Amino acid sequence: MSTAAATRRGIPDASVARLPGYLRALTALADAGIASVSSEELAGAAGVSSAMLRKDLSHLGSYGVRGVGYDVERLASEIAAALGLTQDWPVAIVGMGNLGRALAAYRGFAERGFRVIALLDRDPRVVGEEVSGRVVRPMTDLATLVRDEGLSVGVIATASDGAQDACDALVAAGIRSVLNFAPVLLSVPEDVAVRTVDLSTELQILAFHGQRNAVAEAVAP
Amino acid sequence: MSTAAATRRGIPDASVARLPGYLRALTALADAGIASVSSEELAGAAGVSSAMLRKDLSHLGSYGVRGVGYDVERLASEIAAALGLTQDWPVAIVGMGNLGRALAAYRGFAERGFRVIALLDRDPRVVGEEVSGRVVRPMTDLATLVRDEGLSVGVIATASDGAQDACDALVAAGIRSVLNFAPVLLSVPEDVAVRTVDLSTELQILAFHGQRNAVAEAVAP
DNA sequence: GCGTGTGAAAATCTTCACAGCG
DNA sequence: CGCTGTGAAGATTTTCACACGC
Repeated sequence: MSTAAATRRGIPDASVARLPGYLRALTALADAGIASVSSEELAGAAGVSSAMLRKDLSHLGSYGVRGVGYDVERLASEIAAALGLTQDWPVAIVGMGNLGRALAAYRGFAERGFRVIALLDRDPRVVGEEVSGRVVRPMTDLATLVRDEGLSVGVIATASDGAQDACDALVAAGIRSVLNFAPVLLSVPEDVAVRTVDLSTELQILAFHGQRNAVAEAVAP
Repeated sequence: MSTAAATRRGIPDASVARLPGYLRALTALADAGIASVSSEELAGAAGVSSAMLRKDLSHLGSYGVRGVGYDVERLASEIAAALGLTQDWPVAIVGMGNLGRALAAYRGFAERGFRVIALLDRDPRVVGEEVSGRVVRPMTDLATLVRDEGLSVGVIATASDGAQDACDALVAAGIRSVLNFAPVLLSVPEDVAVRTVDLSTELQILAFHGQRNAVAEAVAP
């Protein structure tokens, strides 16, 4: 089975979700001038078990050397290829409230190869304003951005009540990948991928664990 | 087995991670004046299957009525109790860069019952500055905040290279729950819960799915 | 010899399908 | 009768443990 075939069919979702972590660890190793790494070391750097790391990598192909380990650069580029990072994924951020502005100023996107090519807002009073060196554009520009600039990822940073509208506009313009920061369930056609990041959800999960700790401590202090 | 006992032992992690979604849907229903809901309806509103919803709820106890459904208010408060939201979880945000300021201005925390009681930064030039109506405090205030104000959750919004230091300071002050926005693996004692939200990771996962779609389309257009 | 790659086993999570209760 | 709660089946994910190849 060719690498491309392996990539095409099922890499398990759980595995895909960990690949960015491996890539991050490999990049750090490369920056530190380390050329080769064992599964044990890389797993430690990524916070997983070595068995899981090897199983995950086995879905991509066989890029290690038995008795030695992995070539850092090589493995990094194989993972990047599996994730589809060899191509460009231009990003637009919709909603120029506090969060949208913070995201617009965030340098991490560019560092990991995601170009933010547009900032948008539905409010005519915000459109035309300059944010982080870019002019905010109206939602009606979406179709053009997709057609002429290859826009392919939308980030929703609107308030909750505008999120579904923003999403519908992105989908209508042809975007298939949405990163949503609004605490709502977005409804989309099934060929559109949505990932929602909700701060309150994260805090509530932490509250659960905090509570659990407190109880465990009371039982066995 | 009592409810408290059920809560104490294992609610599966996957189940815990969905409870906030149910709570959000229930709150929306309550706001819309709806008093009773079936598993089918609630599951739809939360984006899961009805079987999964019922299984998840069965871990909390038996709060539905056969042939009828669930009382919206009642179920919401049982879920809140299971998550530990009956108690207060005061939050501090560490790092007053772009993201920290956006989080400081975010209203969603308060809406879901998390009080932000302090903003901190390690940079003396930022300490003392006013952000969203609060004076930024130095890291050395952490111990006092934990002791006197019950601070229990730390949000790390620093740059990557300051994140582990910030985390160590939080842990040293006695905090057991950390929400991390820096793209690094934090190392903590095992009784500390960390959840990391990394925007680039999310985008990379979306890139994978986008690529997959593109391939699928090429194969079967 | 050493560390990868991988079948097989174990654990976890999701779906099915229906008994049971209001 | 209708919908919940739940054992059992099925799917997925993780861990184990060792054969294999440099």
